[in-house]
Amino acid sequence: MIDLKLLRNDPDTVRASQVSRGEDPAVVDHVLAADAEHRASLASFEAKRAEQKSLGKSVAQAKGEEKQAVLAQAKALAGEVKELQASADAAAARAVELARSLGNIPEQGVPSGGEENFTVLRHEGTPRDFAAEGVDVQDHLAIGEGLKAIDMERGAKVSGSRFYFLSGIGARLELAILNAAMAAAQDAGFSPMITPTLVRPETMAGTGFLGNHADEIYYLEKDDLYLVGTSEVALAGYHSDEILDLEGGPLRYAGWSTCYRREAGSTGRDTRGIIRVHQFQKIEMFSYVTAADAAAEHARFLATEEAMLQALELPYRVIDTAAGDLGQSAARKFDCEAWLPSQERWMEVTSTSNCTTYQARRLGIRERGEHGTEAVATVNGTIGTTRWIVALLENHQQADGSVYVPPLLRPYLGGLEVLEPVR
RNA sequence: GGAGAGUUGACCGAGCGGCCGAAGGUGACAGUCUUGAAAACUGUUGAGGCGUAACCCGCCUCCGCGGGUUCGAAUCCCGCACUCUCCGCCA
Repeated sequence: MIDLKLLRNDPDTVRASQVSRGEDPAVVDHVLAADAEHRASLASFEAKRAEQKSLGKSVAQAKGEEKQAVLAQAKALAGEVKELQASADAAAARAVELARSLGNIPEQGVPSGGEENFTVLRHEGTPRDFAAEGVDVQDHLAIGEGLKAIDMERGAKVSGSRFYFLSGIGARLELAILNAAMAAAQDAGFSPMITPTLVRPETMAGTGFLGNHADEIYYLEKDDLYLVGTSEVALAGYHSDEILDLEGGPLRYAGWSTCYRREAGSTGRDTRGIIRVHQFQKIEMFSYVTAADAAAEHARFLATEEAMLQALELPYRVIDTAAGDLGQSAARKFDCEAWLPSQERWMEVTSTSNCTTYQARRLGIRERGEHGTEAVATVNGTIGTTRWIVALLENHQQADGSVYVPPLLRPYLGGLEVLEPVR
């Protein structure tokens, strides 16, 4: 949630934010009106309530007839107070609901517009010239099937479309990626966490995923639990309603979890292979950081992700996501996109968001500051996921269907330097 | 699945329907003492909100969460969540 004080003092900034996100700036005025209404009704409730309390105290002292009179008066007051409270509560609920619909305010420099309006910050590495090498490019599924690493057919048989089995070297490769990512995160100061993948409604709502993303989320009605689409959910909930001590620097966690996504709006998109699936694994970095240091922490996340992609010898570009594609909580988002030779396009492999205080305010995560408690900032980012198998197989494929293993992963694959096809 | 006990501030822990935002203790912080430290002593020390843009100050809310009873609820009643113990079941 956005800071209501900021909204009152500087509504123009919030209006501009709405415009850059491609959303309605008039919502700002609706929020302001609802907020004013709330405060007015709150004031009249509080005044009446104070009156009731002081009268209530005199009941105990009063005697005889006088007591009867006071009691009657108090009874009448109680009814009024109850009504005023109800309308104040209702006004508060309206104001909060409206305020919550406002997305975070994009950082300076974020391009405005929608999904296609991103800025490319830089390219790292060079895509191979497969033609020159005499390699007939195969897509990750063809390579994966050659290695007997990926089995989509049986995945569909057992669980339906967008499910798969990773078998043999495929399973080992995923574990290698995740373990290497976990180790890299740990080296960067992140504390390893294996998180719950089912969370309660409060947790899911608190992280802001029940807004725009609601359709993306699996829900278990019988148990009133949600399946997480990323361990960010659990890691953000981890310190909810707490006052943190960030004197010693940010609290950094690396969460390992399976992630579940319904992919409701993406029928027909990335249908082949494991690029877009209902279930995958991911190592997610997550930091709780003093608001003033959030941008620096965000840069650190990006650097850590890039170091990982470089160690895996993957050519990639970094994009600065446009305001309309940030999602509710982020103020800035950098994606790293690896080259996908079979489709000659870029494919998202990491995404790091600076949510500033937006997520933490909603979750009640604070620290002690100069003027009492202040909301902390949260930053999240990918450091390894199942999808990386796609990038690795395609970029490191050889003419004979084997796949080169970058040195970083070898210790996690028993020293293997090349993945050989299975005949 | 059955039976029972519990949830109070950073932590432990007391709490009669009104004088309870809450005793006492621990911790933390500040001061006195000390060459310095420890000990001792003294004081301070919850969160959210409104009035105000900020201070002072005033007021309101918060004793797991949500309802109810009552003039008045941490205290009584109901529902829910969570924790613990015992029994059963499964491994």
